[in-house]
Amino acid sequence: MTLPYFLPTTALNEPLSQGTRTMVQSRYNPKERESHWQKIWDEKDLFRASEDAQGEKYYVLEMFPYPSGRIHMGHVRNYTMGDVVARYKRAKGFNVLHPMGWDAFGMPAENAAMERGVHPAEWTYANIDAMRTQLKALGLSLDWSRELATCDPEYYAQEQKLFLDFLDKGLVSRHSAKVNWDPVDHTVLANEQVIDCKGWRSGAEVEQRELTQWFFKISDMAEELLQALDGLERWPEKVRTMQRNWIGKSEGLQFKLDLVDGKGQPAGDLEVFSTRHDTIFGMTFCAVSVDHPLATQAAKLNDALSAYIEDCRRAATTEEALEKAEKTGFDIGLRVAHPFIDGKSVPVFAANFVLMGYGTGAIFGCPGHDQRDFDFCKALGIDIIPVVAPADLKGNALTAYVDEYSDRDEIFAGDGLLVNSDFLDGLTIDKAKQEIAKRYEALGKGSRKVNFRLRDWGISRQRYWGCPIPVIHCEACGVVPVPVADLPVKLPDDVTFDTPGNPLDRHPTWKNAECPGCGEKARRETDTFDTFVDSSWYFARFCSPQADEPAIRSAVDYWLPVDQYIGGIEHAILHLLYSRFFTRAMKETGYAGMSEPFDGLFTQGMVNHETYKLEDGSWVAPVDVRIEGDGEERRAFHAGNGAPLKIGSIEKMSKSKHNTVDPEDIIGHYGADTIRWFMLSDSPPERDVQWTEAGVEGAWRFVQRLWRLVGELAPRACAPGTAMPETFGDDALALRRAAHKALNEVSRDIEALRFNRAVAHVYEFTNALSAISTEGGEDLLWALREALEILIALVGPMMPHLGEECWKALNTRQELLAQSPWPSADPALLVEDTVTIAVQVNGKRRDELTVARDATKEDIEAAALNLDNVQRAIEGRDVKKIIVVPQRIVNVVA
RNA sequence: GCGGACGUGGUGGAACUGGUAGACACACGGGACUUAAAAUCCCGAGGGAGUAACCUCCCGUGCGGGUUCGACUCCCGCCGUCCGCACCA
Repeated sequence: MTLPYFLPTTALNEPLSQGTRTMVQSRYNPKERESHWQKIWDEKDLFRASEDAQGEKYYVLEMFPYPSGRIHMGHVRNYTMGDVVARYKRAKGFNVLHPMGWDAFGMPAENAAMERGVHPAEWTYANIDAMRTQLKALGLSLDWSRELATCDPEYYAQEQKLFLDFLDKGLVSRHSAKVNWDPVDHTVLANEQVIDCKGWRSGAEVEQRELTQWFFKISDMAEELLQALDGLERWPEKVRTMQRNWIGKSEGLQFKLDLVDGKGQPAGDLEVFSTRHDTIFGMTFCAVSVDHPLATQAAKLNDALSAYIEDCRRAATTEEALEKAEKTGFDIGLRVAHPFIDGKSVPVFAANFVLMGYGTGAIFGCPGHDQRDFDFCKALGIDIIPVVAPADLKGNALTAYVDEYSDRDEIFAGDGLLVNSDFLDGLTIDKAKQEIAKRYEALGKGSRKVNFRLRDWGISRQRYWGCPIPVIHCEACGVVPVPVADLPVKLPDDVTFDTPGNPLDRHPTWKNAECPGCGEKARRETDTFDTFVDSSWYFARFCSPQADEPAIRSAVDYWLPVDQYIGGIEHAILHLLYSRFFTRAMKETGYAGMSEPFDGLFTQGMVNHETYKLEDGSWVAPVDVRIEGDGEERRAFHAGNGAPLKIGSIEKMSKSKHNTVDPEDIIGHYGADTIRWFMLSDSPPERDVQWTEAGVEGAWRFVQRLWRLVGELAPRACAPGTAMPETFGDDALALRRAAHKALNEVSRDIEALRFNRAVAHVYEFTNALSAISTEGGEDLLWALREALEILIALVGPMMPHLGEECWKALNTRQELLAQSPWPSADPALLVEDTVTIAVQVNGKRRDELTVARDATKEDIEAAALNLDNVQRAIEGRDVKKIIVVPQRIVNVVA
C-alpha cells in the first residue's frame, strides 16, 4: 500500500514528551484498540436482531453496495450515518435491525470475465470478501448473520418464486415492444436507464429494436403509487416531486376527429388526446407522430414524406437535435373536419415533436394556448387564434388582445374566459372542458381519460450474470412457468465470455429443457432479470433471510416498513419506485401486510475532493500531490517528481478524475473513529462534503484530545456508584447543566439526522469540560463523573471504539458502552435560573440584561431603561412603547 | 422551457415558531513549552472608525423594495449557483 500524504506526523505509540499535562502514558492507538473492541462485540453477538427481543422495533437500513471490490468514501459516509442511528436507537431501548448485503449481480462481473478471464462468480465473491473486511474495519453495528448476496442461488431462487407468484396474480406481462438496445452492452435498457439517449452504464448511443420482453405491470399501479406519495411524510419533498413527475399523470379527453381526403370525402377518423379540449375552437391544424400509422400509410405514396420521416428518426436520437428542438412538420395530405364549425377543416401534419409513446400519438393543434403549437405555427405560417383571454379584458382592450395575439412571443397560458368559441364564449376553462367532454361523450366519440407517463417496467436482459427468468418455451404449450419444485433455475457455471451477446443463449445444453406441461422438448428462457429486480425486495428478505420461501409473513410484518432508509439521491426514481411497486406486489401475493417499504428516507450528499492536473492535462491522484502555502499562495506539486500541478475544481470523487481517497488507507492510519467523525462533522448530511486532509487531521486530533481529557479527568471523578449528593454548589450545578444541555441537544440532533450539529454540540461540551477546575467537593466530583459518562455516551454512536475505550477508563460498570442505555436528561437542569436577554432601542441592540427567569415585564422594563447605553441611545426622547418578550428580548421604541 | 433547492467571515457551516447573526470546526496570526521541530496548551479574529484603555459608534446574511417594535428568517421583483425533468399534448 502506498503511504498517503496525510500520515500523522507523530507515530502511534510514541511516548509523549514530558511537558504534557496528562496521566496517559501513550497516545490512543486506534489500530490496536479498534480491532480489540470489534472482536468483543463480535464474540458477544451484540448486534444480532431477533423479533423476540424487547423494545419497539426499529429497522435502519442503508442502500446495499455493489461489490466492486473496494469501499469508497460514499459508502463510508452512508454506512456511518446509518450506524449512528442504529447505535443510538439501540441505546434508547429499541429492538434494532441493521443488516447488510450485496447487490451482486450485474455487468461489471461480466466485463471482468471478458477482460481478465475470471468467472463472474469468482470475481464477485472475492470482491464481497474484500469489502466485508473493509466494512468490518469501520466498526459498524451490523447483524452479519443476515448477510445476503443477490447472486446466491438461495436468494435468487426466492426471487424466481416471487416472479412466479406475481405471474400468477397477473402482475407480469410478456409482449413485443420497441426497446432501447444498448449496442455496447448488448442488452435492453429500461427508459429510466436511458439518459440523454445514451445507456446509463455504457454511455453508448441507444438504438431502437423490436423484441419480445417480460414486463412488470407497474403502470397499472401508477395512480396508487402517485396517491401514496402524499403519505410519505418522512421522505424528502424533492424525491416525492421527482417521482410525481416521473409518473406524470395528466387528465384529459380522448376523442375522435373526422378525416377527409384531398377530394373532401370521408377518410376515417383520427383519435387524439388533449388536456386542453376547451381550446377546440382554436384548432388550426392536427399533427401525428412520424411513427403514427397514418404517417406510415401516407409515406408509402409519398417519397418526400418518407424522406422526412427518416430524417426525424435519425435526428431524434441525437442529443443536439433535441437541444435545438426546432419544430418541423410535413403535410400528409389529409384534413380534419372541425367538429363544431361547419365547413371548416384543418391540415394534418406528420410532426417531429409529437411522441408516439404518449396518448394516441396524435394531437389537435391549438397554437393559441400551447407553446409548442404556437412555435410550430409561427414557423409554418399557420393561423393562430386565441380562445382564452384574461377575465378582466373587455371591449377595446379585448379586441386589441385578440388582434395582436399573433405578434406575441409567448402564449397566454393563465386562467381566463373563453372567447372566439361559439357556445363556449364567456365560460371558464374548467366549465368549457366539461362542456366539450359532455358533448363528446354524448356522441360516443370520446371519453375522459387519464394518461400516465410511467410505462411498464421491462425486466428482460440478455445477460448471463443475473437471475434467470424461470419459464420454459414450448412449441405446443407456449410459455410455461417452471414448477416451484424445480426452482431454482441455476446459472450454469461453464460459460465463456469471448464473444459479445448472452452466454446463456449460446450455451450448448443449458437451454434444453422438458416442457413441464406436455413433457416434450422445450427451450429455457435465456434472458435474466434487470438487476433492479434484485434490489427491489432485499429489504424484505432481510426480515427472514434464511427462509425457504421469499419471506416469512410474520417477520416482514414485524420489521417492515424500514424506519430509516439512507442512500444516494441517484436512486430517487428507479430503485425507490420499483421497491414501492414490489412491496405492493408482495402484499397482493400475501408476503407482506403493507404497501410502503420505507417509512423514513434520507438522501445523503456526495463526497467531493479537489482535482489536480499536470500541464499535459492528465489527472493526478491526491496521494501523489504535495501542497505548499495557503490562500492565494497555495500551490500543488507532484510528490514524486516535483512537477507543478494545476489545482482544479472540487468534484465528486471518481476514478476518471483520479480524485479519490481510499478509505482503507485512512482507516489504516487514523482508525475508523477518525474517518467516521470526519464524515459526520461540518457539512449537513444531505449536502455534499468536501474531503480535505486538514479536516481528517482535525478529527484525528479530537480523538486524541478526548482520550487525553478522559484519561486526565476520570481518575479524579468520584467512585462509580457513589450516591448523588443532596445539594450542588455553583460549579457543580453549572457542570451538570452543561452536561444535560449537551445531552438534550445531541439527542435531538441525532433524532433529526443533523449529525454536523451533534458533532458541534459535542465539541462545545468538550470545551466546557476542559475548562473546569477539579478542585472541589464531593458534589463537583459527582457531577464530573456524571458529565464524563454523558460525554462518552454521546460520542458512542459516532466513535464507538473510542467510546468503549473511554467507558472502560471510567471504570463505570461491567457492561459495554454498546450495551448501556442512553442517559436521560433532567428537565430541571435544562432550565436556567437567570437569562441574558438583549436590549434594543428602536430595533438596534444596545446592551444586554441578565435577569431572573421569571422576572416580570415591569421589572425588565425598569431594568432596561436604567441601562446607561439605553439612556444614551434614547437621548432624552420620549419612550413611546416598550416591547418585552420574556426570556428573549426587550425593545425600547423612542 | 418547466419544477425544486440554495446564496451568511479566508473556508465548511450554526442561528428553534420573526427576537443578541457568525455557535462549532478548519485555515490563519500571536504567545507558552522545546536546543529545534512536531505534538500539546493559552490568547486573538466579520469589515470599518474612534479611544491610553474599559469600551463606543457605523456598516454587514447575493441585489432592490415591502411588512414589522424587530427580518438570515415572511412577502414582491431581480441576479447568480446547483440539481431534476424535458417537445408528455
